[in-house]
Formats: sequence, structure tokens, C-alpha cells
Amino acid sequence: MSVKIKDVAELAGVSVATVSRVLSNGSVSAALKTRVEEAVAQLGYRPNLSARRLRSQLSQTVGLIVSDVRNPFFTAVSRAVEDAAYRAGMRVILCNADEDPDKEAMYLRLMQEERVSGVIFSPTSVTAGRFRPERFEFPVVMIDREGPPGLTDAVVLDNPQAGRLLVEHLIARGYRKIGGLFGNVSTTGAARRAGYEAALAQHGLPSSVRFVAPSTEAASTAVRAWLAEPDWPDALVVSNGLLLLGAVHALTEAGLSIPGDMALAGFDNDVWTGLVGHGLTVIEQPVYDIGVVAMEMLLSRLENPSLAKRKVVLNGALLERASTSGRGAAAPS
Amino acid sequence: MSVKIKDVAELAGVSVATVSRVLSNGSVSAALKTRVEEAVAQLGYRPNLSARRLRSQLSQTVGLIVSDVRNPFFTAVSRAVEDAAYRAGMRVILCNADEDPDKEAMYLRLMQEERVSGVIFSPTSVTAGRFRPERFEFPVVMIDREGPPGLTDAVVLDNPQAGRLLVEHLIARGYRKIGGLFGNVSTTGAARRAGYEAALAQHGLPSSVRFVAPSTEAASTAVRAWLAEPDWPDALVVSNGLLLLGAVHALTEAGLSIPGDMALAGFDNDVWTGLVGHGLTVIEQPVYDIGVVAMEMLLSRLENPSLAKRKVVLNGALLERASTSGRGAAAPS
DNA sequence: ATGTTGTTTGGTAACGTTTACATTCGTTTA
DNA sequence: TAAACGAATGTAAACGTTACCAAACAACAT
Repeated sequence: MSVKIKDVAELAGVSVATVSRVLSNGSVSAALKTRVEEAVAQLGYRPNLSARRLRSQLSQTVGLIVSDVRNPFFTAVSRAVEDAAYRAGMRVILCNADEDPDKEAMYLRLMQEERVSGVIFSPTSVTAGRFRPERFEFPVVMIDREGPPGLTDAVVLDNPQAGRLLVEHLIARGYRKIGGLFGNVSTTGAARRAGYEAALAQHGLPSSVRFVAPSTEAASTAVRAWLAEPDWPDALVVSNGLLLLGAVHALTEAGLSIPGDMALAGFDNDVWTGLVGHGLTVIEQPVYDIGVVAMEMLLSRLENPSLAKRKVVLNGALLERASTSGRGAAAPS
Repeated sequence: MSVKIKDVAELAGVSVATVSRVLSNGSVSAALKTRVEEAVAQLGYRPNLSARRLRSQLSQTVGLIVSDVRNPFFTAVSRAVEDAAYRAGMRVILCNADEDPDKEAMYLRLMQEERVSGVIFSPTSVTAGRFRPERFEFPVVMIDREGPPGLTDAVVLDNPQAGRLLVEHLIARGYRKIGGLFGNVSTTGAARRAGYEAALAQHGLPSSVRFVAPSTEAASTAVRAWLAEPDWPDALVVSNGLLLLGAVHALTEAGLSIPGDMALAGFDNDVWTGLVGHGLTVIEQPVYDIGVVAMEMLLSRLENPSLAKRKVVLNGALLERASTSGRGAAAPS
């Protein structure tokens, strides 16, 4: 079929071992080296990575398991992981688990079959809760969401702090009845809620939260229901970009103005958040950095497996925009 | 290291061939089959895909080369390709070539090394123009953009028709000075422009086009420059979602209203297009279908390599929204 | 000269599968 | 009853690499 190392060896008049050494920068004389390289060029030889992987027991491949690449957060992370991986001479296998624990388990098995070097994983809370890293032969770095504390590396946003930041901002702008809409499937929603609650409690304000499935539709349904109730919040904190979009849909459908009828603040600086009205106030996550850092952590763990597990916590930036422009002067507390 | 077929064979008291046959549904008696399956379960055996690929000469892997997954069009296509691939028991290797012919060549080489079964590719016009399918050992399906006619399979939008559709729509709404903004790097921009020109010519109206690099920034710069000139168009047709966003940025920065000061129509029904003002008129592409069809074409080509090359042309749907609501009654032509 | 070292090179056994071929055994057919 | 067949199983040779080991050879110190 295609040209193999043996063909190159014959044309160059050397042994296959020598060709292999030329290809992997082993010690070989300059004369032979050029002869081999010419033969490679002439035949258009390309190494067979399956054979290489089998023999060397190095897959040079990492798995990336997210819920859905169509979520802009994961899109950006994926791109970052891929850039970093290719830079390190590695391949990425992308898996969309759709927030489904069964699919997550299935993909983890697949990663085992691929004998990947490692996995970068954003698990549902179900999987996160019962995750046993020792059952896998590869290291795992959690992203966005945490696994069991201390058992795997992780890179996450400072979610409680970010939740607090949004609430403090809303309070400073004069809002007092601040609702919260959170995803019910990941640890991220819970962590953001904790920050939200803490900030409200500190100011002696009541909280009012709803949990929904992680989809735009679920969020708009929930907000629609909320609006049908006698008294809704002045302002809403929404736990991620998908849900935020659902909230916007529900509000605009109902003919309500943002922030006139209800202020809105959320997570993820997706392109569209700048285009709603005069912009939505959001916490911008360092999406690309999250991917790059995750890949770096994985590589360093591969180099040094005995390292203590690390958790990298990154900070989000508050982008203040028109959706929280305030209701007159802030009332004195 | 990890458990291999030999271990399973020993535990079950059969030969490795029998184990292999159980795993690949070969003919083996029910008694042995269950004994093997028990051994597999007990040992937690997982096949080594590198070894399997090497021996069987089947990589069960396809390459997907796009410019950037962060472009929502390619995000959706990627997700579709991955779904279809996993359904067919195949893996996907995703490559971001950033509209760079050198990177494209590099990734095509990599695909060769991976011995992929096939590649789904959205090439720049440079690579498309000089692409020689016979130089690769795998079939290639072009998506979104066409390669040399008749040399590879392809699935594309009916771009000229879509361009025409937008122009006809604008004319019907009373616009007469209709400008066009197109990407300068793919065949897609050229094809959409052709439809745009044809429709204008048919109505005896003048055309006015600009070509820009495929980025939001390039588009907004171009539109800004355009606005600085003495007379700009009533309406703008914009060749894809990235550029459309740039146009929106330029117009809102300049404090112009859409469609009051300038109407806007474009391609790609990205989430944000519904949120600008009361919505942007766009051609919605069947993004998911494009990915699924591309994968299906690839699979059928793998089954039957001698099939004549096919080009599947899909239609876009015009979503009429407020950005082209018209300037009073249409003037009689 | 001779032994000692070090650096290139070649031969070949793995790596974990699949698969062509040989073997065995039970069943049918003349 | 023997010959002929077919199904189930085992044996061993690939697949294309890498890496271990030994051989060859040059350079150097004795």
C-alpha cells in the first residue's frame, strides 16, 4: 500500500533502525542522515502513527470531554486546548457528552481504548460526585466544574467570588429584590449560587432562586413562569450564557424592557451580550486561558505524575453595561 | 501494563483468536462466547485501538479541517460531523487551519500520517484551486466551499441563489442602492457575489462591492471607511456571519440606525442576529445537515470508491426580519 | 602493538491485534 | 460404515514501528 520505513531504508541503503533514528533525532552521522532524508523526500514517506503508538506505548493524544461544543464557552476552550495540544505535538479527541452521565461514562471508556495520555473533562455533578480517578490509567484535569476535592487537577473560575461580584454590583446600583437563575446539573451553578446567597445575606437582603436544566429553552420557560407570578425581582442574576439568552428571550417576548422592567446580569461574554439593548452586564471568563492552562497542567502532570494535585482558580472580570444601569440613587442601607 | 487479549484468553481457557472473534462477532459457540465475555468483564479488558488499527489497516477516523471552530457555522458543522461519526463508530480529528494555506497543507500531511479513512475539508480558495485529490490516499469531501469541479465530492449551499434571494428581497422592499460586502478568501464569497450581481443586473441596478479578509474587525473597518465616503448604499448584503457582526459594530458605533439609515441583510442565522434591533434579515443555512450530509457522503464513498463524484447543493432559507423592513412603498421600476 | 573506550550501525524481538490457514470434531450422505 | 462436508477452534504470521543488544569501527591511552 503506502510507503513504509523499510522502503526508505532500502532506497537509502541503510537499515530500518537507522531510518527510525533519523526520524526521531537519534544519533546518526551527517552523511547517512542526508541520504535518509533524501529517500524520505523522494518517496514521500509519512510515518504510520498507529504503528508508532503501538510500539512506543505513547498515544500523543488527549481526550476533551465537554457537554456541547456549540456552547460558546466550550467552543473557545476547545480551540485553546487544540492549539496548545498541536503545539505540543499531540492530537485531541473531542467528545460531546450532552450533560448525560451515561455518555460521559461511555466516552471515558473510549478514552481508555484509545490509550490517551490524558483527559480534560467538564463533568456533570453526578459524574463528578462519584468520580474515581484511580480507576483510569490516564490523568484527568477537570475544567469549569470541580471533581472530588484533591483527587484530580482542576482549573475553574472563582465562582463564588464572581457570584458575589454581580450581586454587589446590583446592590450598588440600587436593586434590592435580586433573583437568581442557576443551572441544576453542574457544580458551577451551585458555586455561583453560594456567592450570590452570601452577598445577599451580608446585606440583609432576601434571596430567590430557581434551578433549571442547562438549556436556553428551559431558562426562558422558567423566566416566563416567574413573570406570571405576582411579584418578580427587580434584577436577575443568571448563571451562564445559555440561560442568559433564555432570560432575554422571555423578557423581550413579554414586551419588558431591560433594565427598565427588570435588570439583567449574567455570565459569559458571548458576542451577542454586547448587542442586547445597550449591552448586558456580564462576568467575562478567561475562556482561552482556561483551555491553555488545562493543557499545561495535563502536560506537567504527564512529566511528573507524583506531583500533588493542583487546583487553579482564575478570576472573572465584571463588564458593567446598560442592563444594570440602576434605579436612580442607591438607597442607603 | 494494562490487560490484553492474551490475558482474557488465558482466563477463559481459549485461544486469542477466539477472543478476537467474540469481540468482532465472528462465529463462536454460545458456551465459549459467554465464558469469554465473563473474562472480559472480570478483567475489565478494553481493546487497544492502535493495535487494532495497525493490524486491520482501518483507522476508523476522519479528519475535519475548518478555518476556526469558533465561527458558529463551523461549530455547528463540527458537532454534526462528530455525531454522525460516532454513530458510525468513527473518531474525528478536528483541525483549525485559520484560512492559512500552509496550515492546510500541514494538516493534510498529518491526516496522511494518521492514515485517516477520509477528510472533510473547507479549504481556502488558494488550496481549493490547486488541490490534487489523487495525491492523497484518502477521499476528501469539501464543505461550504468547492474544490476543483468534479474532482472531489462536495456539499455546499446554493450560494448564487442565496445571494439573489437577498437582493430580490431588498429590491422588493424598495431599496435601490444595494452594496455588497464579501469575504476575499473563499470561493463562497465569490459565489454569493455572483448571485448578488446577477440579481442587480436583472433589475438594471448598479452594484457596489467590497472584499475583505474573513474577520469581524476587517469588516467593521471596511464599513467604517465606506460610511466616510460621500454616498453610501441604502442597504448592505453581507456575505457571512463574521462580517455581518463587523458591519453591525460599525453602524452602531457611528450611531446609525438599522434599517433607518441603512438596511442590513446577510448570511448565517447566528443567535445574535435575532437580537440586533428587532432582528436581522438573514439566509439561514442548514448547518447541521451540511455536516451530516458530508459525513454520509464520505461513508458512501468509502463503501464504494468508484462512485462518480457528487456535489450536493442545499438551499438556504430567507428569514425576513426588521433590518430590511423597507423604505415606504417600493418604487415602480 | 594492544587494550580500552565511545560512537555509529545493523539485526531482530517486541508492541496487541486480526486473519489466513490448519486442525479437530460432529453430522450428513452415499 | 466410510467418505465427505461444514462449523468451531487453534496456530502462527502479519501490520509498521521502536528499542534493545551486539557488532563494527575509530580514536585514544598505555
